[in-house]
Amino acid sequence: MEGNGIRVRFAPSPTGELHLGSARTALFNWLFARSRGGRLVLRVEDTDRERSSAAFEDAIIRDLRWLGLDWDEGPDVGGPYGPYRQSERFEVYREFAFRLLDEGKAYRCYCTPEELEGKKRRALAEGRPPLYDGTCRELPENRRSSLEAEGRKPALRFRVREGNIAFRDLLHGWVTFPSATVGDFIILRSDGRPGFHLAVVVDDALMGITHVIRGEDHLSNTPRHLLLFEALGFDPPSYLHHSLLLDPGGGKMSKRYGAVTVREHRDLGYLPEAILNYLALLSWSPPGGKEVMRPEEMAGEFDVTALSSSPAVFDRARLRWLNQKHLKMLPLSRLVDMAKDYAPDWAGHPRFGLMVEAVRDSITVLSELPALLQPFGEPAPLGDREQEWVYGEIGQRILETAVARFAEKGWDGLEGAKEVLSELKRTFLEKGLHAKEVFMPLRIALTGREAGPPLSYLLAVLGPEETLARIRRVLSGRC
RNA sequence: GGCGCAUUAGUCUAGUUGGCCUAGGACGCCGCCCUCUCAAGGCGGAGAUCGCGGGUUCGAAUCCCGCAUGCGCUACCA
Repeated sequence: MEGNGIRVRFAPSPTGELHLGSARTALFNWLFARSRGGRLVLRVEDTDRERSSAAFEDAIIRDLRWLGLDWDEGPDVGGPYGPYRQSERFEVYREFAFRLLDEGKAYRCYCTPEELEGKKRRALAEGRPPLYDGTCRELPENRRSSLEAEGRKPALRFRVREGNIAFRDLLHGWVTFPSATVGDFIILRSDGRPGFHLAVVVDDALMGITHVIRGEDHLSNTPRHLLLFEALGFDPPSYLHHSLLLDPGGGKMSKRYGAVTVREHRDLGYLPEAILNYLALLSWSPPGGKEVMRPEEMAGEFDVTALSSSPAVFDRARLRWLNQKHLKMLPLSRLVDMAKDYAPDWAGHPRFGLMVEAVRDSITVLSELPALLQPFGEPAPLGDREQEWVYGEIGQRILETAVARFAEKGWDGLEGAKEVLSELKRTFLEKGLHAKEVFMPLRIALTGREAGPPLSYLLAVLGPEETLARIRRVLSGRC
């Protein structure tokens, strides 16, 4: 990522763990920077002291890194435009806020939050827009000093000018907002902390951001930001507002439909590349039509202006499908390595690698591993159907023959197991039996279940001794 | 209430200069094949009056207008 002048940013608020929706915004910025040779800035928007925490900041950075995203500047890596934490930039915001005040572009507002709340409620009740009513817009000096004498601390409010605000969104085209619908907004709180809009604009300007790529929930905030750029005398960046990520219910993503954060998905055993792939595919269809892609591949073909502008509904089934695809692309050694974390009880097994290989095509999310490996453990008690397979005339014959053959031949490893099995199969196929009739009793004797990994793997993992023990236990009738 | 954005099958999406769209692909669903089981894989199927109503046009998913619905903003949250 070297400079061709393009600079984008991802600006999370550390008020919780990284949400999939935020991760999607981060991804679009990353893909844009990557595909266009620009630089990506990570900026932490922690002006809200009550809700922000350093722990969440760490968690967000950890999750972004886990996803495989990286950035050129940020609180953790530094850079020429720091600090990259808004809480460390209050002086900067204050300076600009007072400059606007001095220039008459902002004014002191003495209304208390309670008063404002009341005004808003009244306006709504009377069917008027709940905008700031301008009480303090042209406050006479004497009125001001008396409010000041009451001990009221003023906030600084931006004086929104008349006229329309129009801009060209990279996705939506021209968008126009009548400024009468905007309303004077706070740029500096009465306690000295900056308002969101001021902080964002000052930072985007000072950090040299050329393209702001963010969620559509900010589309209506953009006129405020443009007004601020104008008043401050900075050139505004280009804007692109991508669609929002919705719940299956059509609302904002919430716990109601399951996991919503990146960390939860990691715990469930989703691969970072699958998550990224899925999030990108939610609004983007690769020109080549190839859907399963690694992050670097996506960066190669990505075009942020080709994103769909309609909202995207989260579909877990499709994420699972992609996860399975990416899991299959993983080298076995890496899969086995990852599997250890999700199946710690099995990880110590000398043939753990073989076990994982046996079930690899069945895995959709890694957290299913313990269940998938279950057949390698203690056989399940036999149900009616299973008993029929095993205690039927054919079943008994097969198990007895198997015991004899297995005890005589033995095997070591997968190839050996395959050999001994195909020999057994041949014997019975020649007698007119179907393969299923010969293998099902065996499978059930070994696992107690009708479904599971291929028999060859079962034998290879269990080894001759344990295999024989299990079959004999069934033959002795005690299950 | 005001303003803004969005609207193709259950879901994601192709379609963007109107005709090759009797609307293409993917997930999911159903069926068949393969197979020692479950998966995986292969093949096939059902599923969309392109939100609704007008208009422009020889012709509209594609252009215009209205409506409806959803979402967002309208905070001393971000």
